[in-house]
Amino acid sequence: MGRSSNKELASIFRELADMLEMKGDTIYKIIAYRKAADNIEHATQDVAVLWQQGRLREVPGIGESIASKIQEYLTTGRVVLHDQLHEEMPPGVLSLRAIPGVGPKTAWLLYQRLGITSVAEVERAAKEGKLRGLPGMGERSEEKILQGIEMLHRRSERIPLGIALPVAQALLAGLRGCPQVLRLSTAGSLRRCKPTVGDIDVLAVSREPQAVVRFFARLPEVAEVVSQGDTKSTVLLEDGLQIDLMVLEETRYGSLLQHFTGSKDHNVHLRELALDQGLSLSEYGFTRPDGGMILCPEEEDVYLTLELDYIPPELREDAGEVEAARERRLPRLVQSVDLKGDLHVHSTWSDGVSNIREMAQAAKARGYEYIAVTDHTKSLGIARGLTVDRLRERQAEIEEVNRELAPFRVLSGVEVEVKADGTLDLPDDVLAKLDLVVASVHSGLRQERDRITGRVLAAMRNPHVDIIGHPTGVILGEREPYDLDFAAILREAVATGTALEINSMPNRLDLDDVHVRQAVAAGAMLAISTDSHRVESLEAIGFGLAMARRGWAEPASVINTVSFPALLSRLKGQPRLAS
DNA sequence: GCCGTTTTCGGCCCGACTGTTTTCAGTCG
Repeated sequence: MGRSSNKELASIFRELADMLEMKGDTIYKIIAYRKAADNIEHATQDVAVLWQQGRLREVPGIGESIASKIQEYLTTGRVVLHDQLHEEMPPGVLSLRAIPGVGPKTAWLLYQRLGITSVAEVERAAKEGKLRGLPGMGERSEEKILQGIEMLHRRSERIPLGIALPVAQALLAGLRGCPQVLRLSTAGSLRRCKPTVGDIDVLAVSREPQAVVRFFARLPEVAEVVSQGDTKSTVLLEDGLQIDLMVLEETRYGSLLQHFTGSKDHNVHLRELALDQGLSLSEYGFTRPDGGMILCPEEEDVYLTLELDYIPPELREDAGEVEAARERRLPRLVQSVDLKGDLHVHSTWSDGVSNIREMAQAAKARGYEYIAVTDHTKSLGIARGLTVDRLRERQAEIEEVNRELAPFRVLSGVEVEVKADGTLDLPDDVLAKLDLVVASVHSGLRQERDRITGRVLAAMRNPHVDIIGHPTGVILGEREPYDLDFAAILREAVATGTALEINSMPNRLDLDDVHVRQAVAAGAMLAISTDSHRVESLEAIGFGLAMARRGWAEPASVINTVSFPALLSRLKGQPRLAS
């Protein structure tokens, strides 16, 4: 059975929480439903299985009432309370909360007083001046709601990390021009290296926070100031991207950075731990019961005070990292210095812009020991894929570069097409002569689940295929992943010793953090590669590295963390030294 | 609604900003 019931149950409890909140029920009941939803979604096991085993209550946040609702759902397919609330509340009412500045109270007010059930109706009513008469609302509120609707329409979708990072760096560069700024950092999901970010968080340290906030609002990139206080400001750039700035004094830098990096759930967990110790944690530091403060100049101080190992930002999702930090069993995450080479780059022999020598020199300059040139194969005609003959010609150039740059090594490889019929684009005897084979799907992307999964499984069973390239096929914001049975892919990867690629291109990030964590848990091997078509793209390895770290990967799970001889022994179909 | 080597009842994460208020509620991160 799949994990679908976990997802469905999580969404039912979330909706339940939203509807109860709208009706003004106890906030703690609402929080309880949301917490349960989170834990159900992140549970490593199917709740249906847990229920059969009578172990539902072992899931944190699931008590008597929620357990019985889960049972209700699993036996009848419905949750009566959820259905009842749905009848009282047209679905459109919940959608009003999408407007920035409109929460449950306002949404419910709009529905109760004016019968409004859609964003369009809110806009009409606001323009007709019908909102200002409502309790607690004046002209300003009406204007604010109209602005919120405008933001909603303009709000760009989440943007890839690789796009947001340069924007953030430009903003930091601008802020460095403010004389009152002492320290600067990015924070939020950008610092946690989520594959996509919704906004950009920036924090600064200064003895005069107000001066920094004012300077920030006047940066040339800023198109609109949404809010501006003594220590915080929110602005929009031309393209609608939202930037949040927060400023505090030096002695609180650690707690500020920790607070603003999040995630929200991670922070809530830390504050609960603090309370257990009789402390209250905020961005200002720890407050003792007597009102005295424990300041945290550095982020490490926050974790130290809570008797936790330092938790790297990439792990802060309240997905088990706090428990692991307390029990001193955090993973030793793979780092940049661990990577000894890039196992997926193209050259001018197919659709690359840089030639083999340039790629190799750039890789060597980065401190790598090797690089695998993996040009496309013939059936990907659009990328000038290699025929067997041209592959042979390319070999001469690779050997020349190897003589030149020794002991640096260029591995002779291909990114072989997994064709729509499931066969590979080059015969086995040709693949056998190559140092490294990446197999990728570029066609038949819309095939049904069993068929496309079968193609990848077949590729992994080929004794010469070392790595599956960009395994899910996702292109962020453009293309959905293939309909893959990823659990089956993981089993086969472990069984055949085939590595799964973490493709570092910012628009791919495939595997992503979630898949990496599953792969690590399953014991599959990973390869962090860039898929570079030009030397500049070798830098993108940092994004793939970030996905690996977010997925709790240690160096031992990543094949390109070892030196060349050890790498050979990790690849398939290589002659092994006699023991 | 959940939870407990300080509790089976009484807690439950913290603070800034805004607008409509004359002390606070709603929203957000």
